[in-house]
Parts: sequence; structure tokens; C-alpha cells
Amino acid sequence: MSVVLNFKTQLHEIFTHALRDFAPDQLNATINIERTKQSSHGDYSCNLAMQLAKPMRKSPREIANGIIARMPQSGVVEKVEVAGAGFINVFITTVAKQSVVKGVLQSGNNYGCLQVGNGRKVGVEFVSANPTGPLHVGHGRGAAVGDCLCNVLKTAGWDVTREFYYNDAGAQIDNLTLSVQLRCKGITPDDPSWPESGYRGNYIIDVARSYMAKDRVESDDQHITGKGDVDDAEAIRHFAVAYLRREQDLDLQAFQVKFDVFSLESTLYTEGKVEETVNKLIASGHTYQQDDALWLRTTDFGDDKDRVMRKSDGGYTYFVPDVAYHLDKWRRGFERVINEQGSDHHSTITRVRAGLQALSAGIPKNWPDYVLHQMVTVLKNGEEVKISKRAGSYVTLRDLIDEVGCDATRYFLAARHPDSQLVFDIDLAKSQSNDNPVYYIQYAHARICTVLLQWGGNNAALLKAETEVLNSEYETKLLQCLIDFPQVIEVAAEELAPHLIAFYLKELAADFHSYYNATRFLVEDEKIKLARLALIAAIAQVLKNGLAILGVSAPEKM
RNA sequence: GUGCCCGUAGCUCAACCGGAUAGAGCACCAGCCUUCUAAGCUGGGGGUUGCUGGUUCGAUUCCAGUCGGGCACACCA
Repeated sequence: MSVVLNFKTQLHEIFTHALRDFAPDQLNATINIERTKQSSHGDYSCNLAMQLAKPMRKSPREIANGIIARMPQSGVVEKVEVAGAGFINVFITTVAKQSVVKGVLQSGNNYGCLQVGNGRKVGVEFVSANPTGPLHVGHGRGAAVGDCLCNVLKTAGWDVTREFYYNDAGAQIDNLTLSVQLRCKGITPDDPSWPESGYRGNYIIDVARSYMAKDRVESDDQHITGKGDVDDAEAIRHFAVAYLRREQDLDLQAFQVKFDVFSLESTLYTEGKVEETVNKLIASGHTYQQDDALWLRTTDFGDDKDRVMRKSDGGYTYFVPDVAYHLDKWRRGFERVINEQGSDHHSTITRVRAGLQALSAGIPKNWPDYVLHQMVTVLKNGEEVKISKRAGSYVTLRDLIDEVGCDATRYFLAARHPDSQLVFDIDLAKSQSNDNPVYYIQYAHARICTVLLQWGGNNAALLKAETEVLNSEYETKLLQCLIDFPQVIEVAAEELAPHLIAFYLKELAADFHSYYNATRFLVEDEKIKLARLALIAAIAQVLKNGLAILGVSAPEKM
């Protein structure tokens, strides 16, 4: 079904044929076929003639006409025109477009699913917040973008594993442990003995209280009972980590995000993976000893300066377990790995890749991939809220979900290009929640469901609809929009840009709302009624599929 | 000072990785509910794509420079 509807692919073949006849020596030219912006330009256009103008030393229009004359017959092509500077514009037959309706209805939840991933394994690591406090808005952006990206890749045919990596040892966890211990002893951040680097947030009190009460804590990957012993720092550390992991799990659960794998930094040490990686790096000849420290010559792989691996105090710097962790990912069979992180960590990219290259383990040069999202600034009462875990002034993800709702929060955080900075105005999101674009899309879905409910017929009857009566301007536009959906998935997966789904859905919803206002569906004429209902049922299906990718619900009434 | 990201309508953002007249939403103005949900629709005003050069048939997109915002530049993570 999708083969029939993939006009772009079909046109690509047609143009390749024509080019082979017309200019066999130009076969290496890339045939670029894109959707037109104006309907007067047809449905698809090709710029091949303009590209060939220079090498062939002929006018683009002359070339265009030559190519068109050699295009093989096709049932989907209505007509072909030369326009503008030499564009070849292709018009698709209405009958071919109309077939999308039944294609969508038959495919159902699978409409939009592609084979481009071909079942290959891809590991997507995102959020990866250390268990030192609740998740904040920045993590929320990572969660929304990462989760949507996973959904996009899965739809495109990849075998996706969602992974969360966190550090349960090291300096920050030591700070956390000490902070909880002090709270257990009743010492507050006001006290002069409170360390500068201690965590001051009130949630530390909750951790301390729970530990002293010998509570049982179960997170997605940790189970522990508080010991209640103020002097046992190890017990406090384990408890605090598990407690805050559980808090994060609750945040993620409220945000509809689930992970397949949790990886702990400490495991890399206990399983000897860090040691093994260090030994391999030393054996590679890319390390040297200087100033009592062990260095990796990352400048061999494009870094601007070399990096310390083993500090003079004998401990490893953070990027060593990072390299060990990614080697582990590679060994687990992920030929592709995507790390979604805040852009403040972008400097790790070069280091991790350099470490992996130094291992000579056959890992590709630009492995893994990274998607970095820019900072989120939060406005409340017109003022910027500074996010500081240690100071305790904080906008948590849970606050946001409680105030704005899960659907709207996810949409807001995922509907923008990750590269651009994001201002999240809480008051705006709260007070104008009805104006959120997400409701606009959901409303379109709910409206269709209501119409279908009032019709009360059997959905199987829609498959027998005679779609050739769908030829109004509104209908033609909607048909093309439905046809575009798989392509949007493909591009979003290719560019790792889940926000494209959000924009597509807004457009589809807009086209539907216009259609709704201009058209009556439950009309006397049975043939017209069935065809229109089939069309809007297909629209509802695509809206639902797209919203599912965003992780947003598709309500049947609002 | 060095590297990375961003700069598009008053505001928030798109633009299918070089294409045709740069598009939506919010806000503003004027209309549309005795008909399937007005959380909607129709029309209108609003732009030197930060700035200056360059590359070519063609630049918001690529290159150089420049200005502005953000992030990163540890033997922290």
C-alpha cells in the first residue's frame, strides 16, 4: 500500500529512466524531488534541468523538455510542465491521491510506519540525570525530545532501546550524602558548619526523614530500606540515591516516559570495565605520564588539548567511565547510538569520540551521534527563575506537569528545534492553556470522533466508500497532507528532528478545521457522505498516530 | 581570548539539509453559531530573514567578516 503511495520514490525512478535516455553521461547527477509550495506548480517538482544546465551547456528549459519527452508512462502522473527557470513540475492524478484514504484506514495505527531503519538496533540515551534532586525543566526538555525521537525512530523501522545513565558515585554524590547526613543530625543550611557545596533544597529533609524512619524505597532499578543510622555514610548514600531515583521515576511516569535500561556508573568500576578501558588505552600508545597524572592524547583525534585520565590522587576523571560506557554500548550491538543531552555538555563529544577512536575497536569516527538541546529559561511572574539545585530555588518538571498538564508540557518542550533556546513562560502556559496548539490538534481529533459517533455506522463500511467524489479544493489538499505523513516521519528520523511532527500535525489540523467549517459530512447523499466520512476517519487516524509519536493523548471528546 | 549553538512579523516559532511570491499561532482590526463541538472558521494590516561582503541561474539556507544572546573551555560531573 505504502509502495503505491510513495510518489516521490516512483517519480525518482521515472526521472532516472528519462535521464538514462536523455543524458547517459549525467547519471551521477542527484535527482532532487520535492513537494511544491503552490498548487499551481503541481504536486512535486524536480530541479534536475537547472542542475544540468552548466555541465551540458544547454538552457535549462531545453533540457527539461528533453527529459519530459523521455519520461515513461505512469498511472499516477496527470501531466508534467516546465515552469520558471526550468523546474519540472509534476501533477499527480486525483485518483492516485484518493487511494490514500483507504490506505490509511487499512493500515490503521501502522500508517506512517517505514522500513528505513530495517530493524537495526539504535540506542538512545537521554535525561541521564544524576540522582541528586528532582528533575527540572531542562531535564524535561531532554525527556520530551528524547522520547519523541525514540518514537520517531521506532516508527521509521528502527529497533529502539531507551537508556538512562547515571552517576551513583563521585563528588556530587558525596555532597548529597553529606547533606542528607547533616539533615539527619538536624543541621540546617543556615548553620555556619553547612558546607558551601552542600545541597540546600528542602527535598533533602524528606530524604533524611525517610532514612531515619527506615522506609522502604523502590525505584525502577533500586530497592533499599533505610537503616536509620546517622553515622553510616555508605547506608545514607545508597538510600539517598535510591530515594531520589524513585522521585525521578515518579516524575518520568507523570511525563509518560519509560526507559528500557538503566546504567550505573559504579557498575563500570565493579565489573572492571573502566580498568579494562584504561589498559586498552595505555596499550594503544595514545597515553603518557606527566605531572603525576596519566593523560590521553586526545589531540591525536581533533581535540584542542590533551585530557587527564587518571588524576594525581589516583582517581579517574569522569570521561574515562564515559568511554568505557560507550565501548560497552558498542559491544552490546548498537551500530547506532544517539545521545540526547543539554548543550552545556557539548565539550564531552570530542573527548568521548577521541577515547573511542584511540581504542581502535573498529568504531566509526563520528560514533555516537548527539542531539543537543539548548537551555530552557523559565519565566514566572514575568521574572526569570534561576535554576539552582544547591540553592533549592527550582522549577521542577512535576510542578510544570501539575500546572500545565502532561500533554501541553510535552508538546511545548518537543515542538521546537532542539538547537534554539526555549523560554517557558509558566504564567502564559497556565493562563492561556486553552490556546495551546496541542488543544488545537486534539480538538480536530475530537471533532471527527463526534461526527463518526453521530453517524453511528460501521467503520468497515468506510472501506467501501467511493473516494472519487473527493475532489474539492479542501479535499485535495487534505489528501496530499495525508500522503505526506510517512515522508515527514522519514525526514524527522533522518534529521533527528522530532519537532517536525508537531508542525505537520498543526498543519493537518488546520486544514481539517477549514474543511469542517466549509463542509457538512452527514448529508443525504449516501455516496458523498461515506466518502467524506472515510476521509475524516483517515485524518483522525493520522492525527492519532502523530500525537502518539509526540506522546500526547488523542481524546475522543473535549 | 578559543570552540559550539542561535539571531526570521510587535511576541513565540516554521521553512522538507541551495529553489519559484519567506509561512503559521498569539496579539490587533472586521465578519461567521436555528445545521455534525465557536478550544473553530473567513478576511485584513504587519518583513531590507541582525549587519556587510563573497560563491551562482537562484542564498533565510553555503563561505568570510562583524554585532548581539546562550553554552562550554578543570587533575569537577
